[in-house]
Amino acid sequence: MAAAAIRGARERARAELTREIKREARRQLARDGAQRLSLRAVARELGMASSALYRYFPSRDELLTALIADARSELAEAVERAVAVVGGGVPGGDSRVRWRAYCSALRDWARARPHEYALLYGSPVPGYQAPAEALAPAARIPLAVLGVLRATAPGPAQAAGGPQPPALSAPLARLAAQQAPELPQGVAARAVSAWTQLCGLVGFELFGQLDGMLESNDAFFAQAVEQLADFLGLPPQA
Amino acid sequence: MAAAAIRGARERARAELTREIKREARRQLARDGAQRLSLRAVARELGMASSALYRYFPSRDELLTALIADARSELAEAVERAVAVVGGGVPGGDSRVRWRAYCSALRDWARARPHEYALLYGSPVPGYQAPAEALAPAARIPLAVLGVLRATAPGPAQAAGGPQPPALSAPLARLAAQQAPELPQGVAARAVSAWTQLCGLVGFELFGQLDGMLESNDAFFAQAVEQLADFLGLPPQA
DNA sequence: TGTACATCAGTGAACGCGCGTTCACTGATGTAC
DNA sequence: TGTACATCAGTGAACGCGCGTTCACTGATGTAC
Repeated sequence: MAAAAIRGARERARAELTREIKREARRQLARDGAQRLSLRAVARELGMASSALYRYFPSRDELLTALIADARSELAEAVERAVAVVGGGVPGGDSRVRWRAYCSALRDWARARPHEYALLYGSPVPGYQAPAEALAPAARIPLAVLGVLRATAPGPAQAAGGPQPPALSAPLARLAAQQAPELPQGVAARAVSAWTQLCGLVGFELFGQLDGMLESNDAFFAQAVEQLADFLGLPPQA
Repeated sequence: MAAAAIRGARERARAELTREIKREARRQLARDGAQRLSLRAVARELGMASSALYRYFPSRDELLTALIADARSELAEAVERAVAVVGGGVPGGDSRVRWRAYCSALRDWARARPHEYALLYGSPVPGYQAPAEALAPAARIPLAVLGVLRATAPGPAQAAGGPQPPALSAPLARLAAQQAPELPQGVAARAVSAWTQLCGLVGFELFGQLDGMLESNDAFFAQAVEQLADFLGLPPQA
């Protein structure tokens, strides 16, 4: 019992320092970007020898991987929360409002943490190879769009005979069916498409590609959001 | 005369080596990405002392800037050519076909040179600050979309009362008016929007964000291209 | 409760790397008279 | 055409930087009897 408690103490200390390291690493990531993230700088800031970090992370890349995973689930939670709060979970409720909430949440998260957004959705960090991880955590963010569409009748855009919607991969289709079994296949595929384009807008705004082109990024974003809503077949706002 | 010819020889030699340096730098850029581009490696490959490069470029960043400018105008030429060739310059001709040509040209260029595309439209290179350059060269690429729209009657998408199109900045509006005076304001703004989303799609495909999500990136891309054509109000293919 | 041992956290020095940039220099190329 | 000088290209050594990672070590924390 006492032994267990003490062992617990050691483990708790370890867990705490692990968190501290990640916290500091994330601060530096937010400030300087992923390529500048260095174990030595983190150790310096924490007042310990750089070699000590190797007790916690086997390499710089593993630390980076942990940060990516954290950022990813943080963003996933942000968009899921935004959709849930606005829609009130009412199926068939105002799906366009939910879509706006999703888009704003993603954009706000990105603008508050440009370097972390770049890590998730920007060009890959050179020399860093993401581990062949599960699809599921990464897919959580686009899949949250399904929460937007929940119980939405296909609108005019779907009715219009466009080109074939792209087929989802089998694993992603399985995830989608699990999350929203009532939605037809094509809708989920369109969701991926809309989501991709949304990220394109956010990335361009964030990385300064639009600087000097437009009077107002807000108006630009708002218009694109409505356009994508149309594409998704969401009814005009009630 | 002789003196002028000789001085010309020296200058020609200088111009040639400048080109050689850029060529080699670009090879390394294509192979390893911008962050890995190093003056020393370029010099090594060219068989000269690294200090010699400083006769040609005052710093690594200046070299990178030159490469960016080259890549930019190369891409601009690619899309302009694609639009011109397909449309045959016939105003009111099949603008949807021209739009497809634009999209394919951009995508193909990007897939052939992912690192250079990342340099133009990916997350910014850390520590590298693009010089406050003119808007014009960067805007050439989205402005080429105006060549797609040339003399296209506003289609249903424009007619539908969407949200306000974003206002172009004054300098960009001036460029647009110069390039295609007959187009209404809102159309040019939509062109920027469609172009941004197109780049979002290309970037996501390129940087592996879609890996494992879809059965076919080609089908995905094709569908999105048609959707954006609808958004631009292009008539269905004749 | 006390002692002998094993585990673990953290240290500090060191290795080896590659980089951008500077500097004094050598020789060749061009210029002026 | 020939000579004295100026300009320029290119060299090689060096400076100083920061990095990831390894390694032998010390001392504290936990464990088994």
